[in-house]
Amino acid sequence: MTPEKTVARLSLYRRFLKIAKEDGVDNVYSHQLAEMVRSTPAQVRRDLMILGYNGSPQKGYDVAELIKHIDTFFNTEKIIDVILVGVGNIGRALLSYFRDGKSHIKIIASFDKDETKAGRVINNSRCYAMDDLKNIVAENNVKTAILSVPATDAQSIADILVENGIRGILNFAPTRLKVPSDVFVEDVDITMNMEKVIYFSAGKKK
Amino acid sequence: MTPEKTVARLSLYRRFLKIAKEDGVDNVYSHQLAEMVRSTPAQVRRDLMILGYNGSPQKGYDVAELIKHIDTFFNTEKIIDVILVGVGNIGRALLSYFRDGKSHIKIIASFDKDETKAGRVINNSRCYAMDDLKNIVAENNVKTAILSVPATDAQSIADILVENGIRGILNFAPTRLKVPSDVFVEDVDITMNMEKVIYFSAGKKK
DNA sequence: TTCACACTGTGAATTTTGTAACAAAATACT
DNA sequence: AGTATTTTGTTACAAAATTCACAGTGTGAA
Ligand SMILES: NC(=O)c1ccc[n+]([C@@H]2O[C@H](COP(=O)([O-])OP(=O)(O)OC[C@H]3O[C@@H](n4cnc5c(N)ncnc54)[C@H](O)[C@@H]3O)[C@@H](O)[C@H]2O)c1
Ligand SMILES: NC(=O)c1ccc[n+]([C@@H]2O[C@H](COP(=O)([O-])OP(=O)(O)OC[C@H]3O[C@@H](n4cnc5c(N)ncnc54)[C@H](O)[C@@H]3O)[C@@H](O)[C@H]2O)c1
Repeated sequence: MTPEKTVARLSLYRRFLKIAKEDGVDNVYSHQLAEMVRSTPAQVRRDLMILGYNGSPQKGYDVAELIKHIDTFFNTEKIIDVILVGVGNIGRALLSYFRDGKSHIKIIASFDKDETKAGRVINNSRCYAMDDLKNIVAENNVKTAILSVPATDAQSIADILVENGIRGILNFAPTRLKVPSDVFVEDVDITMNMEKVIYFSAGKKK
Repeated sequence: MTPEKTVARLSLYRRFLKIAKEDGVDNVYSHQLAEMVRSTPAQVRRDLMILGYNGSPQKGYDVAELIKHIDTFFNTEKIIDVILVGVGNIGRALLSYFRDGKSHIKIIASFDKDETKAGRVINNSRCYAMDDLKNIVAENNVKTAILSVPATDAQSIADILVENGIRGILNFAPTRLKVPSDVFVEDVDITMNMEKVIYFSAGKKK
C-alpha cells in the first residue's frame, strides 16, 4: 500500500497543480512542483512514480494529465459524500469550509443530539437528529464521517458510526478512538500541533 | 534535536497522563500508557528516554512526576502567550477551543482586518485592528501565532508576523508559507486529512 | 549529424523511525 | 538470604522514508 506520507503529498501536489492550471501553466518540472509545496525534486519524482504516469525529460509533467492521474489515484472523479456529527463551533466552521463547491468532498448531512439544531439547515447542510443517522448513511451509502463532538462522547459516537458502515473517520476530538482494524481514523489534534510549534520555535533547538 | 514524531507523542502522553491523574492513578507502566495512546510499550519507553526521567521496574512511572518532566521538556510550566490572526469561522472556533483555562496555551489577542470586529471581545479574547499587532506582540513578547486568514492573504500576513518577531506559526490556510529557516511552521491541512481518510478507507488497500 | 543540455526514472546509499531483545533493577515470596 | 517475577533502559536490529547520483532520452543549436 502507498505510504501515508506519499498519499498526503499527492493531495498537496494536486491542489497546487490545479492552481497552476488556472494560471494557464501547461507543464511543470519536478523542481517547480517541489518549490510550490516546499519539497525537493527527488521527493516529487519519487512520489509521482506510483501514479504510473511518466513525464517527459523535455516538457516535464503535463499539468492536466497529472491532475487526472492523481484524481484517478484518489478515485475522486466522482463526488465523495461525507457526514458530520457534532454541529458545534468546529463543526459549523467545517460545514462552511466544505460548502464551496470547489472540492470533490461534500458534506451531505450533519447530525447533532441537540434537538434545537436538528431540522435546521446550517451552512447549506441539513442538520438531523441522531436517530436519522442510520437511514441517511444507508440510503446514501456514506462511508466517511467527520467527528466533532466533545471528547467525552467521541468513542460512543464512533461506535455508532462503525456500526452503520462508516469506514473512515476524521476525528477532531482529543481522544484516541478504538475501532476495528478495517476502519481508518485520522486524528486532527490541534493542541498537539500547537505544542509542536511552541517546542520547535522556542530556542529553535538543533 | 528531538524528532517531530517524538515531540508529538510526548504531547499526547501528557494529555492522557493528566486524565489518569484526575482519575486518581498514581503510576503507569509503559504498556498502559501505550494502550491509552494506541501505541506500543517499546515506543513509549523509547520516547520517555529523552526526558531523563527514570521509572522504576516495579512501579512503572510516577504519573505526577512524569507530567512534570514533560512540562519541563515543553518548557510549559508557565503559560504560553499566543496571538491569532483572522477571526473568521475557524478563528472563532479556535478562540473558543483555547478559552477553557485547562490548557497552558493562551490566546492573549486576536486580529482581523475587518474593522467591525476590531475592538470587540470575541470568545474572551479582544480583537484588535491589524495596526495594533506590532505593539501587542512586542509588549507581550509573543513568539507564536495562529494564522487563520484566507489563503490569498496568508503569505502577506505571515511576512508581517515574522517581521514582528513571531518564531512559530500554526497555519490553517491551504498554502505553503515561505518563511526564514529559523521560523517553524506547522500546517493544519484539513482537506489533505480528509483525502487521506477517503483514500485509506476506500477498499482499505493493502 | 553530432553535441550539449536539462530533465526524468530509478536503483543504491543514507538517514530516520520503529521494533525487538535482553541485561539490570526492584520487589515479593519462600 | 535466595529465587522468581515483572518491568525498565538501552542497545542491536529492521523497516521505512528520503536523498543521491547517474544512465537514459528527446530537443534544438551548431
Ligand atoms: N473548537 C475548536 O476549534 C476545536 C479544535 C480542535 C478540536 N476540537 C474538538 O472538537 C470537538 C467539538 O468542539 P467544539 O468546540 O465544536 O464543541 P461544541 O461544544 O461547540 O460542539 C459540540 C457539538 O456536539 C454536539 N454533541 C454533543 N454530544 C453529542 C452526541 N453524543 N451526539 C451528537 N452530538 C453531540 C453538541 O450538541 C454540540 O453542538 C471537541 O472534541 C473539541 O475538543 C475543537
Ligand atoms: N472554516 C474551516 O473549517 C477551515 C478549515 C480548514 C482551513 N480553513 C482555512 O482557514 C482560513 C480561514 O477560514 P474561515 O473559514 O475562517 O474563513 P472566514 O472568511 O470565515 O474568515 C477569515 C477571516 O480573516 C479575516 N481576514 C481576511 N483577510 C485578512 C487580512 N489580510 N488580515 C487580517 N484578517 C483578514 C476576515 O476578516 C475574516 O474574519 C482559510 O484559509 C481557510 O481555508 C478553514
